[in-house]
Amino acid sequence: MNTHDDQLTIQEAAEVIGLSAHTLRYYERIGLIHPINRASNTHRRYTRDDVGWLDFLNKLRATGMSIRQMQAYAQLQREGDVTLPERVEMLKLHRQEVEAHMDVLREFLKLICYKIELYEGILAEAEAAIEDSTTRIETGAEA
Amino acid sequence: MNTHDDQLTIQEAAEVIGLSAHTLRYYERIGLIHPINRASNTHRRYTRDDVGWLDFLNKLRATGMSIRQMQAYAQLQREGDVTLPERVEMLKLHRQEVEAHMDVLREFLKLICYKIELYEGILAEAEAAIEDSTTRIETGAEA
DNA sequence: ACTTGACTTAGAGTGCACTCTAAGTTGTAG
DNA sequence: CTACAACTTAGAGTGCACTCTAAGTCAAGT
Repeated sequence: MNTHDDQLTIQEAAEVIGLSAHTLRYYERIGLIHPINRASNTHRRYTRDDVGWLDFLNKLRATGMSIRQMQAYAQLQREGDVTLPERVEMLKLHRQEVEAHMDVLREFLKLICYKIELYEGILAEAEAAIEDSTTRIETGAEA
Repeated sequence: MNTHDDQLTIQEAAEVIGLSAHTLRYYERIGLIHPINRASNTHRRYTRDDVGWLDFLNKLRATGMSIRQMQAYAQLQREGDVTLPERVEMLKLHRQEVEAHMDVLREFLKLICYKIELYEGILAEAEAAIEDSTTRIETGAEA
């Protein structure tokens, strides 16, 4: 389709990254990524680096970082290497939050599993009771 | 405050469960819980069972179940024991989703950890370089 | 020449899950 | 008697993160 010199159209980038083209434009509008370079026809062309950055943003989002936080992170990134310590701090904080979230999920999941087992126990018992009565009927052992 | 015969006010229930009083009323309005019994002054009084159910709902929410799904679950619950198999099915499906979500979190967390280590490595190196040059200055070993 | 389809924009609309407001009632403490 | 705090309601408002719309441009294919 293209003379693919390693640049992707918005549709292609969207597919690779797993975000919609709409969302890609939205992320650009709100400053999560620098203005994407354009082909001669004004269409966006995403470089390997652009895709890498968007992919990382997507992972931050998927682990629950808010758009606001990501904007702050993107801003720091734009300010260059001097902000590396701050960015590391942000990532560490985020890591902590994700880990805390996972701890909660684990705990609640255990309760849900407990409920499932409880209910399955009740169902199995009921099943057994029916089996039993059916057998009695089949063998004419009623009453 | 109350002649606590084991019934909680909305405020107390909210605190115990970890949801706001607003949210408790909201959950009642949208049918996530039956209409709560009232004291003579029309104020809600939450029983131990009410609190248990709301607590369970909260855990479902916290693990990512949508309000819609919880409404479906609450409806089944109201229909009684015949719906137990369906409810178990729902819980099992939800368990699967939570586990899948946790897998994604684990994977993305690994990448974030990798970034942190990478950046910390860079920072440590830079630090070392400064140390080094400072030492050279201190010892008059410049140039 | 015309159609098709992928893109462009600014800005409006959507869905979710709350969260709050305003006006009113009730029960207790001073 | 009065003040206050805690509750009540219906319904409006909020914040988040998209998601879509409408109108337009452009390049390629028939």
